[in-house]
Amino acid sequence: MKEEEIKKHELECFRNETITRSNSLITAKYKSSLLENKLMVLALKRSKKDTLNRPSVEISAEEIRKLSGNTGGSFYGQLKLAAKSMANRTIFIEDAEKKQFKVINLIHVAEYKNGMFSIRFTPEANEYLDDLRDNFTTMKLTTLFVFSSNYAYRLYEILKMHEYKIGKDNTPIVINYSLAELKLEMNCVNTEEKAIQRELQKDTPDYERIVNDIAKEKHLENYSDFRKNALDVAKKQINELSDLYIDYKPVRSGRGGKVVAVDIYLQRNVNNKMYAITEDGTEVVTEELLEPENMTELILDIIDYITDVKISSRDAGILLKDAGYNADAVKKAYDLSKTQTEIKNFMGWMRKCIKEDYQPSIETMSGSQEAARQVKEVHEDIESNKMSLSVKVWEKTKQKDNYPAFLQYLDSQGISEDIIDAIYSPEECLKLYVDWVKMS
DNA sequence: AGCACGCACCCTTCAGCGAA
DNA sequence: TTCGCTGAAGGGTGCGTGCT
Repeated sequence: MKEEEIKKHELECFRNETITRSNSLITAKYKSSLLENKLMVLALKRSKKDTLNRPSVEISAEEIRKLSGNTGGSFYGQLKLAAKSMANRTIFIEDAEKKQFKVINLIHVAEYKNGMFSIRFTPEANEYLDDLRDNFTTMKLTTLFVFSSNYAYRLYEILKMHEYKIGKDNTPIVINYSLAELKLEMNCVNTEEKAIQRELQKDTPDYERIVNDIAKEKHLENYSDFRKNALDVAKKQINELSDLYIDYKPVRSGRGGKVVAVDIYLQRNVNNKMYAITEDGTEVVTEELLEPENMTELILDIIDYITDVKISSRDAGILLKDAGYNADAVKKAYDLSKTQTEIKNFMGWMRKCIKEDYQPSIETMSGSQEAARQVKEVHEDIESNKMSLSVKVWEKTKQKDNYPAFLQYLDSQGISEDIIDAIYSPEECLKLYVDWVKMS
């Protein structure tokens, strides 16, 4: 019994440690744009050692555009700002007991050239990348990508750190934030102002003073504006789109019934539950349809597959959800859409198609029957290997008879085999392969 | 062009709180 | 309990941006 408790305690310490570490990266940055945050997550997740053993990553502009939900507009300008800001990212690692700390620059070079956005991390950051990557992965990439409000994104990140405290029965836990602290955490003030930094470094920082007196740049000063534009928007988006469910209550005191704190009630989101009517007419909860672990891959898969129409990650997520996270069902609907002469509202048509369960056989796709069969084969392999998915499937694909021909094709495009393995992720390799099969 | 959304700011009304 | 102060509520506007 006692041993168990110690173990549990250790586990919690460990959690806190890693969370704090990733948190130091997440919160370090004031006013990071959504695009920047998303880019950072994607870059971390994808980063690999390059030929000189430096961690680096390349992301195509088109992919960033898709993943950020940005399908047009002044993309270049946004990317430029994000890159500048990313280059200033630091991780702050502190051992409070030993009174020692270090500040590490994360990114050495961020470059945009010929439609490719490349990031090279500093060698010093190297030893922390795995930690950061793990933490970001557990934060469910896809959830981060769905928020359209920066305040929602921030609040989600903050609350996600408390998720582990929620018990098995999912009774809401209460997290109390003073209004000032919450505003600080949600970046309503610029924590990079020097005076604020000084106050924050004290043992017991006075959040009230920071938010009310010290800060020069303030946003949403009135509580009602803060509530309307930050809290309510965040609550709506988190509850509708994420794996968390929140509610909040303002805590009032003082003359005028001033809101001095906010109690946040945090639960896991069980909205994914499916309700069904049994024969005798009673309503029962059927098996919970949870977002699969490989949702990111599924979304990328769908985005890559749907080439004729520009589709955001958010829309891809919606289609997948409609299809019970069956990527093939979405693809089949898309293949069918290609046979239609005119579709006015692509998303509307796709959702209707999926919901009405109209799934034509995959052989109706454009191209030869043989190509269709091969594509189908790859997708079936993906389905049956969901756990470690792409790596296994890609290895298997390499054994196929037509793989040498595929290599030859790549060579004609100026891409050699080792470049593929070094630069492309297995999903991307598969995508290349599938595209090639469809094309040939 | 028209609409929706995110965010910020302003104004009037009225509710909550402490003091008398 | 009442009074007066303070600030929340909630409606409105405007700007920028993305989507249809």
